[in-house]
Amino acid sequence: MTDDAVFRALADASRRQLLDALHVRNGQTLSELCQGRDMTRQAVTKHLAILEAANLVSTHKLGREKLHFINPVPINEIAERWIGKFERPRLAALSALKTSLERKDHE
Amino acid sequence: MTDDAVFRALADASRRQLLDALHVRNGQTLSELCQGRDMTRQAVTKHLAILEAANLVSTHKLGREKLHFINPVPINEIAERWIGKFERPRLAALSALKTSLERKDHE
DNA sequence: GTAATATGCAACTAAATGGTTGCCTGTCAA
DNA sequence: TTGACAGGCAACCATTTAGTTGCATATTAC
Repeated sequence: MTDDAVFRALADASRRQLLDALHVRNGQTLSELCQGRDMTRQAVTKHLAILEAANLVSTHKLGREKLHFINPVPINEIAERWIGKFERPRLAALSALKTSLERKDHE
Repeated sequence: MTDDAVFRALADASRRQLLDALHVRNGQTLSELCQGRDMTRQAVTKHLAILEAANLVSTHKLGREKLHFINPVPINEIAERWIGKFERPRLAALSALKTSLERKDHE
């Protein structure tokens, strides 16, 4: 069950913040991801390793730097499954409406 | 941040299984929810308390029994926020298509 | 009333988790 | 080539977490 890794990875606020940071700007280095965070580089490294193990982040080494990229697929898969599971009929329509409105909003 | 409680609650496989069980049949008693589970009643009680604190489950006492009901709203809200955040453009259309197909399937 | 059933509460334990410090390696620039 | 910069590895620590056992309470059935 690889779901478990994703759920556990998302359970920590620091890790969700790291995903947020990558969402704002993808491909950041470790040092960049450390900036403004109230913990050591090693702690951030560990969080990123957990995100990577859950397939939520992938990395690419470039010289002495390590770039981090977000992978939205697992989040989406889980969301799909859980929305679908627990409230398919009532919320699906609402959801569709919302995204539709949001998309118009961004055009 | 009440998000945190939901994420943390969903991080545990046993708790997700309890939600599954309630999804299969809502309004189960504590004893019913214990059946087939490889842990003591007290452990299940604790898990249910965490789910309740995260507003994922609500309870209603009836005589000496305690009935448990699933609340899908927080799951949906989080899913909304995270899908939207990380992959709004690419996956939204796919998602809408899927739910649309599924709904037809269930009619 | 008494026994069985359904749940609650509290103390305790083992393991996982989030974090630290210290040191080592590899790469780039002057 | 020598220092500074980016990152890796490992040991250690404190807290949280998931689970247990033991006992108490409340409701129902006989």
